[in-house]
Amino acid sequence: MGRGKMEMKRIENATNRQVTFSKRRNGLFKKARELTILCDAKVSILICSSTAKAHEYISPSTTTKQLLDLYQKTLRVDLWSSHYEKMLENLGAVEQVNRILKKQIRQRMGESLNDLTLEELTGLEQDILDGLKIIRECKDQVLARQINTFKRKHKKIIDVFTKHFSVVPFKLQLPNLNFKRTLYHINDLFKIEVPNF
Amino acid sequence: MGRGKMEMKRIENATNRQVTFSKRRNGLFKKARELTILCDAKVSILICSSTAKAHEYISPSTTTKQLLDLYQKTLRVDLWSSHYEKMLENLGAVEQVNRILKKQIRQRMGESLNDLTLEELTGLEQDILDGLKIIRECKDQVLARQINTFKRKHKKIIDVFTKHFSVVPFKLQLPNLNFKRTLYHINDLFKIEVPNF
DNA sequence: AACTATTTATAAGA
DNA sequence: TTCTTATAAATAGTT
Repeated sequence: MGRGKMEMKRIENATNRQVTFSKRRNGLFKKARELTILCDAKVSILICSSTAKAHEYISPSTTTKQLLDLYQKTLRVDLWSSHYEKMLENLGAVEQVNRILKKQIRQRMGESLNDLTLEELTGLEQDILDGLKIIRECKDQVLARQINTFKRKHKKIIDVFTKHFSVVPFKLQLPNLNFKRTLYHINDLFKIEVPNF
Repeated sequence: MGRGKMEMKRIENATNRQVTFSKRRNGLFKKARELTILCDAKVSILICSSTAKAHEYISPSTTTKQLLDLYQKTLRVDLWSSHYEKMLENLGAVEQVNRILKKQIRQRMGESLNDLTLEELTGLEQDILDGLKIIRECKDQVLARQINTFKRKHKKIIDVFTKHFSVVPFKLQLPNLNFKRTLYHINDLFKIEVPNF
């Protein structure tokens, strides 16, 4: 290609190597461009120079990704596999947990009990009773807190109710309804004077 | 490059195009090989011909994947992103379901109840009671089946027990222990003759 | 970055 | 497809 036959081995002089790299890289890209036009082909070239710099040629109207996808499809190579593998593994694990959790819930809701032994059923029952106990305690606490809040907030009303009806009006208030509206109806129905709060 | 100046446009004759493609592909690969050796570079070439066939050159001691990784790193491109996206989406959805399921179970076990309202607690209690009812029915059925099986299988033993102790020996059998062994011990302890079944 | 002597690539023909 | 060959193109070494 030039003055004297080219010896096909690494160019040791770094400057020469760099110059030759530039020239030949351009030549390669030019050839690629020509191949693209003349033969209606898609070409992707990735070059990593000895100084670890990346250079790329890619045919117009294509992306490296498109070519890679085609490449994989045709050559039945899976470049992504190692990337996938970890994710797939992860996904599999999460899905497994998911199945187990779903089964647990189904069993606690009284489904999928057919394959359980008597011992397992007894254990399940006990687990549920344990949970139920805690939930009931929690519920009682919440209820007690609500009642106390109510008592503090509506001391006057309670006093009136106690006086007029000899009844403490918890039931009227607790289901979150409009207490004043309730009072209004009572006032209207029974013609009993209830003070305006 | 040949007889007459090369016109730089698509070769319309399919045969000529194919021939030229072959020659030039080999030429390109040769140039790549030379660049690899002379300049100590890594080269990857992917070609997709007009007939959608894939061809590849890759420098020795490298894989396409390695070069792609370097390429991405250097050019800050993420070829995998679109592949990831779907999986990540999927994973995200499954993990979301997972969290919900875990929360449900935790709540049924009496944990994470702090952010529930009184109504939600009541609902949860009712759900649990519904499930519990079904589980208990199931358990009773299993128990009944086991008892019936036992009665059928050990009619003779039951008769003996009933006669000697005026007791039906369900308790002895139900916890899945070795019934004959139990009989042996009773025989030994009480010096009561139990027929050998 | 240009130049140019040579080598190399390759289009067309066989 | 392969070989041949005339010619275009690429490029190593030089300036």
